[in-house]
Amino acid sequence: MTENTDIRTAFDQVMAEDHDLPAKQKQVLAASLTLFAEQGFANTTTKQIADRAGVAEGTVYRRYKTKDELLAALLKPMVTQVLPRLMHEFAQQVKTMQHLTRRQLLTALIENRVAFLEDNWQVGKILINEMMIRDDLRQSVMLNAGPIIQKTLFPILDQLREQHELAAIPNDMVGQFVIGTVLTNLLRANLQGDFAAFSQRAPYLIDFLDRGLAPK
Amino acid sequence: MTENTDIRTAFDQVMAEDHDLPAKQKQVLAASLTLFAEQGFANTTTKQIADRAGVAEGTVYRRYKTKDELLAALLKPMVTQVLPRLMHEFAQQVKTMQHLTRRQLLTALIENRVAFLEDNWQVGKILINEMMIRDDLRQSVMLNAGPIIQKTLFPILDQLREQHELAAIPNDMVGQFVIGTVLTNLLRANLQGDFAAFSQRAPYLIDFLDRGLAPK
DNA sequence: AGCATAAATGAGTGAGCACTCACTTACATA
DNA sequence: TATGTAAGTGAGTGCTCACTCATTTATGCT
Repeated sequence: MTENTDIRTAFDQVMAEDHDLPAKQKQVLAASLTLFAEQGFANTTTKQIADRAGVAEGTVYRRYKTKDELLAALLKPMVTQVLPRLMHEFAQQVKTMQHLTRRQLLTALIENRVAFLEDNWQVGKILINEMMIRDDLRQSVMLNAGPIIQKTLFPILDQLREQHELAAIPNDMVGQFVIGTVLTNLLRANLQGDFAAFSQRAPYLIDFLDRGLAPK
Repeated sequence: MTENTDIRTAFDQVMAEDHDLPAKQKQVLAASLTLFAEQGFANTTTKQIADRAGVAEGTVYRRYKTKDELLAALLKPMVTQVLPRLMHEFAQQVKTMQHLTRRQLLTALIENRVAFLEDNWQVGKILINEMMIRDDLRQSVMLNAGPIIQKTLFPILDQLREQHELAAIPNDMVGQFVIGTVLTNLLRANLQGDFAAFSQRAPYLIDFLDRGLAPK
């Protein structure tokens, strides 16, 4: 089954779903994504986007009327479609397993989703940066991502805890620890410019989380 | 002894050490710090800084010839003076303890340094944001912070491991886990705009790290 | 007080930015 | 092939921004 490929390219698929979007518009989106991630949104000019996309500056404004709309077009599908879909598929996958162990869950989470995270790290980087600054974006992400995590991940955690596989830590803290550990690893790989290191360290992450979340 | 106060205001002290710096220049620095943290460096205008500092725009340029120099003036002491000093004092404090336990170390680290982190979170925020974008800053931080952590924290970790208090995890990974867990907590508190939550969650952090780093 | 030096001012300036629009090109349908 | 529609173009526009500088104000010294 090619489910992993499905997830890996979830973002591309969502983007591709817009069949009416001409090729040059997709190039604009792709160029924006790269440049925003490289230099930050505020430091990127529309001229740079046009040049990188191999397109005239007017083309940048054809579909998206402002630079902010361009940013929204990149971030919104990530938050409202890709992430929910990713979490849902993960939950489905996990539910098929009987007597799930902590380690199994963590391995599935980290090793299966790592590819996705690496692929979409550019969007993630932009998202983190802009969330620090824009109140509206921060709230929209919190209102979207929060409930999704609660509905997909928390029941799994409850189940694990019933099976005495998980410590008596509040669900939100478990989420914070897992996400934080993975995110920090990604961040370090990014700062070092060494993405191979990210995968290499995965076993350590699993081990650390496995012990940290074990019941007494 | 008021050592904690010492640390808490380390940054202010470093700033205050510049006796030749006129009052209005300090106001400029303070205003820049707040605005850069709130809105990001690129989104802050020199006019905004001048207004917030209660100063004419020309005054902003009196000591620091460019906006970039202003940023450097804020970040450099943090990286080259405050952080090293903080780590050194921490190492000294820890070395006085006999047969240090993992939990003692983590508690000292998290509870004693939390106040400092909260106070200097503004600088931290700016630092994280700008490191994502500026190659030069990223390298300078890595070249400064890396060796400091290695020289102060790693010997302590080695000692702990000899006493069978620490798992056989590479020192850099231990550092990543600890820093990452604390940083993520800080980040979450910031995104939620609730800094009280940061301290409240400290016991969970200590518990989680304590178990995650325990030897088998 | 008188002088010298540093600090502070704010109107002004040029560069670069996001965005526009009159126009050209490509494409679909009959 | 003719025609309507959408896509694409790039020189142009007005505005905001970082930065300057001639001038004024504060400070310290004798």
